[in-house]
Amino acid sequence: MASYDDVMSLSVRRGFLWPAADLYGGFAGFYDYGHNGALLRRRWEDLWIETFLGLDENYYLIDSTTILPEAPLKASGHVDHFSDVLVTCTKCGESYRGDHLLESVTHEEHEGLSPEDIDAKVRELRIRCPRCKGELGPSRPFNMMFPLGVGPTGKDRAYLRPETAQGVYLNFKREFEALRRRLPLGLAIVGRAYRNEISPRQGTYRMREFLQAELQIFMDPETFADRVDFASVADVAVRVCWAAEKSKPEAHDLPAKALVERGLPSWYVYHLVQVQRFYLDRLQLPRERFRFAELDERERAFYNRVHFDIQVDQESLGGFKEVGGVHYRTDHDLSGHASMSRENLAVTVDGRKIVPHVLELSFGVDRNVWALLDLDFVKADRSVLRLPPRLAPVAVGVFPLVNKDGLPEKAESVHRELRARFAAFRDESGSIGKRYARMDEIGTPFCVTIDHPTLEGEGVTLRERDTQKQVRVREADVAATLDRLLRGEIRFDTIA
RNA sequence: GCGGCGCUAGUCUAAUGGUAGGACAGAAGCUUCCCAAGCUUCUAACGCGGGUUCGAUUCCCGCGCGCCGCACCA
Repeated sequence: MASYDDVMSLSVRRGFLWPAADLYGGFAGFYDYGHNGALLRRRWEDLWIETFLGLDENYYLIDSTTILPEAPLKASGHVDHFSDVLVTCTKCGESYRGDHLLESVTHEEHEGLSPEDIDAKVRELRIRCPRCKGELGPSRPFNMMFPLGVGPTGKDRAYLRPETAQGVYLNFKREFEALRRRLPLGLAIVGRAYRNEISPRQGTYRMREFLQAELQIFMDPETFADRVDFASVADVAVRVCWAAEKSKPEAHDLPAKALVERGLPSWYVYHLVQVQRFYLDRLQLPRERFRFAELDERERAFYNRVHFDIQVDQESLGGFKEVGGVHYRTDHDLSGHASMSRENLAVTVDGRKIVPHVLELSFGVDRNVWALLDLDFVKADRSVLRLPPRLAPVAVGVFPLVNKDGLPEKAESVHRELRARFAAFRDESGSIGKRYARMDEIGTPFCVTIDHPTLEGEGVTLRERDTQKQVRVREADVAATLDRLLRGEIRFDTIA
């Protein structure tokens, strides 16, 4: 666990991440990744792809444009629902959402009104500023999406995509054909999305440009349960927190089958278990730092029938924070695009014609990277980033014990060989302890040290980050041993 | 977006209306047979712009950025 300042200081000092354009004072809501951060993020993405595309043989990675024309975003509801009309008080400057302002007076729903409608209503109902009773100014639209004018006239309205999911829905029909009309079909995108957040804050937690990793599973809700092996996970304890207790740092361990008994689809719970395994087994988070948080009807989007956030408890962000979500979106997305585009997106499976339903596994990549920097950072007598070995930017450090007697030359040749297979880093400056410390802080799991016995053919020293223990390994075996350690096939304490 | 507080080397900080000192980190050298050791030398900062002033890092204003609260987060 690490404080916010610890995470930022480490990130900046060691090349993980920092504010974009900070040469010019920074750019709120935008972050750049340095050499270690770029590697850490890529390794997280690789692990995510391997894990979630591995859930079924018919799951694939695709890619789509980050700029979308207006029509699909109208169909998805983003143009109408992702925007608000803001009304600002001319006296105290406070801003209000127009629809909320009207609702507080009329106690009716007022979604989708234009600024002109809102202004007319404000005049008609003689609404004044709720805070200072001042006069309200003219309303103006505010959309969370970044608008773009495409082409020389800019008349073709377009937006930076607010989520990667729409790119998948737009390509569903093509992929369904190319992949020979089989369900379930999983299509994933790892890519950038953009939201004009009013108040970006807390490091990479709320950004205006961010990375999403999303898997959209298109399936037949009638038969999907038969496709997943729920029996194999029925007794797995799942960490959940109900909507009513979400503000508290609580979580219950409930067997998967108990969640099904409470009314959740078995295929939905099956995927909760897979997501939890990703965090607990592969990312090695402490169990108590992880939970699924239920969203009640008021909190979740109207088309999400079931919605649990994936949350990780982080000291730097002050508690459990969302890093992803598991959403059952029904056929909302494909039906919306079908009616707007007038394309038939229904498919025939098992002799029935259906519009596929979507189970979405959605992850914020930057939030996940931040969570790792927070949870894996240990600051005691030394600073160690206890990343899972697979995620470490540098897999192995290679050092001469001292800079004389031919040891540097030997280290250079060992490094050259290891570098062909691993992310290997060579260091000759400072004392041996200082070099170990530098590696510890960026999470390098193993170090190889060349000493005098090495020159006599008596092997090298292999040192582990977390225990600081070291063993002697024959020079010819180093690469193979490292490979097995990094794959998790053997544990360090078994090779003594 | 509103309000409050803040902004000094890469990081953490000290001091000051007369242009800044330290620690750690970094570089070079010496030393060093396993965990940030030691010695020498060096690099490196007042967020940006304007105002007041003989002189501003310091006081004032604007902007940027950050943190906290509010609002926002289909």
